[in-house]
Amino acid sequence: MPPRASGLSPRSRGRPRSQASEDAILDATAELLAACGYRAVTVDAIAARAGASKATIYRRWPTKENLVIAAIARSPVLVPPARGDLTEQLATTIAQFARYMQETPLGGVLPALVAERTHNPALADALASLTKLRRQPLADVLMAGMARGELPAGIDCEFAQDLLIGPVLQRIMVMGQRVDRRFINRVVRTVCSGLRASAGR
Amino acid sequence: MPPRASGLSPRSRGRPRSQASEDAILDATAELLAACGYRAVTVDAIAARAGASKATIYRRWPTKENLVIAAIARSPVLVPPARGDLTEQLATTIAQFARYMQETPLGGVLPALVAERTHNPALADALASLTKLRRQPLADVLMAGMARGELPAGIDCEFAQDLLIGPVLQRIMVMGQRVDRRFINRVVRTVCSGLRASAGR
Amino acid sequence: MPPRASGLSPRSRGRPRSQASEDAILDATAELLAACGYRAVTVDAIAARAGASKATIYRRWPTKENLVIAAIARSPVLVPPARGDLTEQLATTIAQFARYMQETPLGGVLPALVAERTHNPALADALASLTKLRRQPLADVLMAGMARGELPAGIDCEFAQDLLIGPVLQRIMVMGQRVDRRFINRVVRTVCSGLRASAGR
Amino acid sequence: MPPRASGLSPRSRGRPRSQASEDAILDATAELLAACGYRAVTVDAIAARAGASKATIYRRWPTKENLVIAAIARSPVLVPPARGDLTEQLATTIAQFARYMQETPLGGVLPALVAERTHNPALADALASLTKLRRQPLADVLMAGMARGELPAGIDCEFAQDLLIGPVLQRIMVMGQRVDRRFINRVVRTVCSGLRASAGR
DNA sequence: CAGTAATCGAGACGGTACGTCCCGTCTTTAT
DNA sequence: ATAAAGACGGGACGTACCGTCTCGATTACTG
Repeated sequence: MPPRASGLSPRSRGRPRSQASEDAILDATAELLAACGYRAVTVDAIAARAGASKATIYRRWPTKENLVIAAIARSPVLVPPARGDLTEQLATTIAQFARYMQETPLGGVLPALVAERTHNPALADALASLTKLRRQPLADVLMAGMARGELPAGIDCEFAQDLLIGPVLQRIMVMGQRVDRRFINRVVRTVCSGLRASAGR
Repeated sequence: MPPRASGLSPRSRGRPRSQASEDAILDATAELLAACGYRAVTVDAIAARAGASKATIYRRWPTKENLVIAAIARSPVLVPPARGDLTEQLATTIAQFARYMQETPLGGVLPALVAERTHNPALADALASLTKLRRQPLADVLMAGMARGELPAGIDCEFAQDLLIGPVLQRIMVMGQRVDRRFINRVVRTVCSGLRASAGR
Repeated sequence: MPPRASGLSPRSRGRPRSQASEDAILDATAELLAACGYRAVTVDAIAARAGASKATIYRRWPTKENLVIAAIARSPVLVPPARGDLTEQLATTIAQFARYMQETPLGGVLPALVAERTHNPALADALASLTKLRRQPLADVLMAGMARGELPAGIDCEFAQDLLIGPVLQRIMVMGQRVDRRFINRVVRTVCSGLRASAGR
Repeated sequence: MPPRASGLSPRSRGRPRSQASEDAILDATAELLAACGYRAVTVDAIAARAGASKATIYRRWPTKENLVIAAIARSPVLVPPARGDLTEQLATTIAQFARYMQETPLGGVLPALVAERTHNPALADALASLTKLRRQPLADVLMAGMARGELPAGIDCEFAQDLLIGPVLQRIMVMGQRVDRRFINRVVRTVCSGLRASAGR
């Protein structure tokens, strides 16, 4: 994430960085990611496609990993549906997430970033904030459901998210299988049943 | 997995491949994997440690990825406990799995392999069989539980495994957090409740 | 021979190639050539000694052979003596050439390059221009001798050079024997006699 | 040169070496040499073409170089013509040699062997005896010429051979040019003139 | 309006891993 | 003991990518 002059800062001297270059680089990264996958993408190729130089890239992001994170972080966040009961809202939100994992570069990129994280703490932070952003809509739906009484009040929201997303990610990432709406519906139904039953634990 | 002469095959001519070399290579791979992580491991280093030549390695496995898969495929399978009720057996099995993911090279390697799979179908097969092997003990415990009546009879076993393993993998791999026995117990309890409640669905 | 911007060319964009690297690489090549001989020289060793990377080497010369040619092409040309009669000047020039063949890497490298030429036309050109440069001083001495009347006017200069150098090279390269000043003197005397006698042919 | 059981030796025990294999190997070597040149020829390729195994090759010749020498050593020696005066006999003999250098593998192989000799003394001996064999017919013609009085009696025969062969080899090997009968005639005439003139030296 | 400083595209640089190739040796079974 | 087949250790080759650096050319702010 490039530090940019905030409103009141003295506006650093010299030629300002080009927003156009930055956009072109991020676009090129996302496109090549979708086309070739993480490992096959080359910083040189990104530079060539963006019409930028490698110096311009590395001035903004310290490594290829960080560039990739920035590129996928630009994709739109999930929009939780306003209508329907809890089960339906959850299923719809998760389906959006699943589609996103299966039809955009993210699906191929996420494991690569996860693999790198072990040896790259800085990347871990960036990845964490990205993940948190992705999970937020699901949390919102859960909170609303609790407020409406569709779930017991004491539910651990993080735990519930793990229960809901984990199986889907397991199918898509680890097993490499496609996930359809039926599978998602079953997950949501079973997990909600379990959460309600274990409430008074 | 190098094809080896089956019992009745005519024993292909020429000097047979050395089992000792193969073992040394796989051992060296596993050790270096544990010590350095996937990305930092070098084929040259593996060859040096194994006292083998690179040609001997590449004769058996076409790429570094395949070699790594073969190395981790040798690790012992999970041993489901014979005692305890369903909940306890499941939790113990999953805890073994979690420990394995968190304290052996597998944790660092799996995402890298998953990331490669998209662009490498041959690797996908190897990974699938590996995954299946890892999941088997959990399936056994579930079947036994159903036989004892601790779970309704009609449960989809694959689905149940996804529900149980998914949240754990989500925590470890995607979130990069450690998983303790308490978390596993909660997952098992909630999922089992859900499965029982949704049985007649 | 890397193509370099000529005086009026628009100065190609990007970072220019480092002359310092180029010199270091050629120096290292010549030194290692002298120390180990052609076959034992390694591109990695050259890179290490020059403090350069292999990419920097291969950017300039497509193969090890071409690099070696460039390295030996830098050695100083023969300096024909200003004094003495034709016979003495020829003998001195040839003795310089013989010493050069016997005491520098060239002696070991030339046959290797000659051997490669058959299957490598690009190398043939480089070798031809190198050879021509080496023979020039001898041609100069012969022309001067003809001008002074020490040789008949109609002598074919290329032919005379072959007669003079051929026997020396035959001894050094093919027979692997050392050549001393006495042998050279005999060659020069005999060939000059023959050229004078066959003049009116 | 493989040690072979002499007539009266006790005929070493075990299966005798196959002469057919040896011939096939030498034929394959010569053919591949002609087709690809020395450097591009592989011992594996020779073995495959000869239907032999590498062990069979290395049991007979210690290195690739020695094998190559053995292969080219089988080619027929030059046959000096019985008729004609000295000049014509020399020219014919040299023309045979030139044709041999230009139209058989020898031309491409000789420089490679010469290049190797520096770092391989054992090869030097083999090469020397080969060279001597090639030069013998020329020596015979010279001796006969001296006996007939066409050359002065005191001529150094080795020296004369260097003068005659050197220029031809220079043209063919070093310059990479073709040599025709006219060139050879000029060399012979000029050298003979020179030898006669310098006789009383 | 001239000076200064950071930016830009281009591409060379050191380093390092990859996967291929070849040599000469060794280990099988078959003859 | 030798044969064919082919695996073995060793080591060089040439390629590719990363992240850094050096050019000349822009492009804004500053004095």
